[in-house]
Amino acid sequence: MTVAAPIRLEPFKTACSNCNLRELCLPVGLSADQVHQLDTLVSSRRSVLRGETLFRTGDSFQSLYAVRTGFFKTCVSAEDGRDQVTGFQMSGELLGLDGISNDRHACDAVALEDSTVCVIPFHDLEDLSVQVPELQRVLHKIMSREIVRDHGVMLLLGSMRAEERLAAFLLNLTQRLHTRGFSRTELILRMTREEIGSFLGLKLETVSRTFSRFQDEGVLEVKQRQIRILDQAALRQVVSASTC
Amino acid sequence: MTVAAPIRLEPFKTACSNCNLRELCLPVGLSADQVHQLDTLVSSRRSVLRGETLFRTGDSFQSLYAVRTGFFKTCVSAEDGRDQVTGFQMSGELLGLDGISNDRHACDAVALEDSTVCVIPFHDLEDLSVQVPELQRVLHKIMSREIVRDHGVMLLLGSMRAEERLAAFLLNLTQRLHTRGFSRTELILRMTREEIGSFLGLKLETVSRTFSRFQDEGVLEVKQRQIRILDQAALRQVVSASTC
DNA sequence: GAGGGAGCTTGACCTGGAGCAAACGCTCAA
DNA sequence: TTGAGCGTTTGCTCCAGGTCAAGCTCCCTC
Repeated sequence: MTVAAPIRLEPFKTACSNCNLRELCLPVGLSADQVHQLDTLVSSRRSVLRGETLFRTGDSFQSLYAVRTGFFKTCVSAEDGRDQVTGFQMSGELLGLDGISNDRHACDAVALEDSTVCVIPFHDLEDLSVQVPELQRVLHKIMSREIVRDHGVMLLLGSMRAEERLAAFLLNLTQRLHTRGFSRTELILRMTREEIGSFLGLKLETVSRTFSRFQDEGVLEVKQRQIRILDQAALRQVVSASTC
Repeated sequence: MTVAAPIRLEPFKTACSNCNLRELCLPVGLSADQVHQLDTLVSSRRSVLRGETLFRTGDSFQSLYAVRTGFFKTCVSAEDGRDQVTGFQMSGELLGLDGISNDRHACDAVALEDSTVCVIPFHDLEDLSVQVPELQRVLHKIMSREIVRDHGVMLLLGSMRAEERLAAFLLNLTQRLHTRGFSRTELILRMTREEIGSFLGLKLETVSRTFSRFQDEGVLEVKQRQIRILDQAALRQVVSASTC
């Protein structure tokens, strides 16, 4: 539909076999042999500069993308221009699963910092997963995990208050970053207050005020996008403290 | 985890091949031959009375279920007892995709009226889809469609006002019912105001008031759970009327 | 290192929807 | 036929979060 951003294809120095993300990414649980077969398929990388889109709603769907480095958001928009961030993706996570259903992407994927992704031609992947049933199972699990994640976001959007949403968001982010070897207590946000707000169903002012409140209460230290979690237990308690 | 409801297995009189839902359900787009292969796999039915659960969070995941007759809701719950309806399923729609990721169901599926489902043993389905790649593609599309649907719900929960949510909900329901041969303008709700509210991130009183407002405006005729849509165009306009 | 702009914070005010309570109306069982 | 109970409607009040506006901070560019 839209004109694609200029595509930079680069020789693929690092195959799945020796990628340090393989335990987080598509190859999770596959044998060395099976990952080698994946290598033949995942043969190109693409870099996406901060602010550029990897794909847009309506683009023809050809490939899944595995985030190699960097950080993305995905967002859907209604006809009337209303916009909703549906997720943030970091290294090892897959982008593009939305495109399978109609052979058109159903959301925009935008890089929030300079990023690189591995290009996974989807029809090749389907073909290979006929020969490697274990790969099929991994793909099913990844798609199912996305469905479960989405249900969690619905719970958040449908029944949590502003403080609870932000606390849940921070715990989720730090947990994922920790899995990738980063600190459990310090993080740098890659997204604006407005993007956080869109994801959480709040206005940017509410996000900002809630950060300030957490800081006043000694739960967080907030310096613009640098966040330090001072009291993780308190954050957890905020999340699980319903009205009862 | 929980004790399963008593299971009623029944001889399977109607196979996928001659099921009138086949164009809405898993067999969509498969050849007659391929559907016959499915028949061998989808060999039992289960009936679930109104109010009973088909599966619960934590139950071991073995099968997907295709709704044959009746109506279901799925809901997730947080540790603190907070509850969120994540969807309503009608004939031809699949239940249980959430269970694939961890081999445990991640939500509850509850019948809102006496219902029957076809049991689709998932590992058999994976095995068959190695031999019938077309089946694999259908499964992928169904899972992807669920992801896209969830993103739509996030948009609704994250950025719409009460009227917009209810209007979008009614349009979605009637559209799906129409596909199944029902009226585009009249429907009987199978769920309570509270369940609608949970799905839409509203309280039951707000749902009720919004119904009343639509009725006052001549958009709907509401008699308890019987709804007649008098002005579909108005409903559409409500949905796409953002603040701008 | 000066100037501009995007992003963030904070204050003051307003409102949509929540919360509470009372009453109504189906449905079902005795 | 009656009564109990669940689901629904409606009125009233209140507040969390939205809206608007002003000022601040940190880059980035020239």
